[in-house]
Amino acid sequence: MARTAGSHSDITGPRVRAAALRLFARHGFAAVSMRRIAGEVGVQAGALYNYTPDKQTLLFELMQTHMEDLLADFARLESGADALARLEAFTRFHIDFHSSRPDEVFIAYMELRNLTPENFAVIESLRGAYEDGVTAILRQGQAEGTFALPDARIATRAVIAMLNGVNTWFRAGGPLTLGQVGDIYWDMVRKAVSA
Amino acid sequence: MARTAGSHSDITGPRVRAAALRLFARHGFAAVSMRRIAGEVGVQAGALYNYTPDKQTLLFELMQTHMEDLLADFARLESGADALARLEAFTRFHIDFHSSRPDEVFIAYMELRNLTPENFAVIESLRGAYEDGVTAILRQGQAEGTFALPDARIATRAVIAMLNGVNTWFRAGGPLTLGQVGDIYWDMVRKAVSA
DNA sequence: GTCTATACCTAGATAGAC
DNA sequence: GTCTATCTAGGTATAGAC
Repeated sequence: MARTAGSHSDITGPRVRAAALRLFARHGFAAVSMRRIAGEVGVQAGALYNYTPDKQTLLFELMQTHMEDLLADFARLESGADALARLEAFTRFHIDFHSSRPDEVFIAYMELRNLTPENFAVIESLRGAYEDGVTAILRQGQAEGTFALPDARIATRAVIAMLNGVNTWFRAGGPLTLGQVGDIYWDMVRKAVSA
Repeated sequence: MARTAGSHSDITGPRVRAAALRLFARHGFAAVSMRRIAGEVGVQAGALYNYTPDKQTLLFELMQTHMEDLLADFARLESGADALARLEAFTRFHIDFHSSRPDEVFIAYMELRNLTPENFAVIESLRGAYEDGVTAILRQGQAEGTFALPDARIATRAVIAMLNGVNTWFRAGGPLTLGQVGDIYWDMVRKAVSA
């Protein structure tokens, strides 16, 4: 427990981010103090400033990392298939990815208004890129004649909003596996966009 | 402008709630101070305590009023029709109601974690009652054979989550009327639950 | 790298004058 | 009913010792 014995930069840094993530998700950015984050990590508040220039940057980097991870994994999905297969892959991917990172997802959606305008613009652009990827699948399906949608952009948002809802109720270890949840939502998504 | 001239309880009270509503929605409950609300109203901070015992109660009553209004209007929807007609009426009602009260909706979904446990339980129970009403429609459709749903409760949440998404992008005066938005979402909802 | 100490500010809420 | 003044607590961030 010799916390003052030496250097821990490679250990403390991740622990600071993990504690901030957890606390921001539970109580909200504005309601969590630097002192409380420090207490969670086991250091004094001043020590946090070895790892972040300020609280705002701590929030921003958590959100930025999350969105970049999301985009990177999304980009790995098969892009050569037909739109129906791609949409199913997306549906299951989105559910899996988001349910594996509930705290990150919660923050990314709830704390946008606590970002500075510059930081907000960065996150919004990442979110827009993700939406663009989904819209591309829907437009492909329109071109192939399998999807019937009055507005692909609105359908994109509707599908994403529906899938995001999973995180408000799903808990691992509950009556349903994630695969079963994927089946249920894919059934609804498929029918919702079908011609 | 004689703010100190006399009594304004019937004017100031609603103005306090309106200012709190607006500021909580824009910046979040924890980020808004009583001084700022008072500044918006044009009084000093101490004067707010003529209208609310504390900041928590101010938040809670905004959310409670919103949820009770929602339930009251929902209860007025036609209940004698078939499930398809009832679900369409619900879809259009939900979109109309929520888009007419963006600040209330935002607060009701974002500030749950800032409620005391007792207040949270009240709001959650109101939200549960609303979900129950939608689930009843879906179960009726299952019984009538028009809807095919693996799980009516999950479908309820999926439909509500999808419809709630409207508030993140719809703006009155934009390219679409609310009626057109209702058409687009009803198309997706209807297909998503259909047999 | 972390500590203690602290500068400086703002928070929610209350008291008593008017 | 509102004001001014104030209490007590806690906020972010920094300085300098170790």
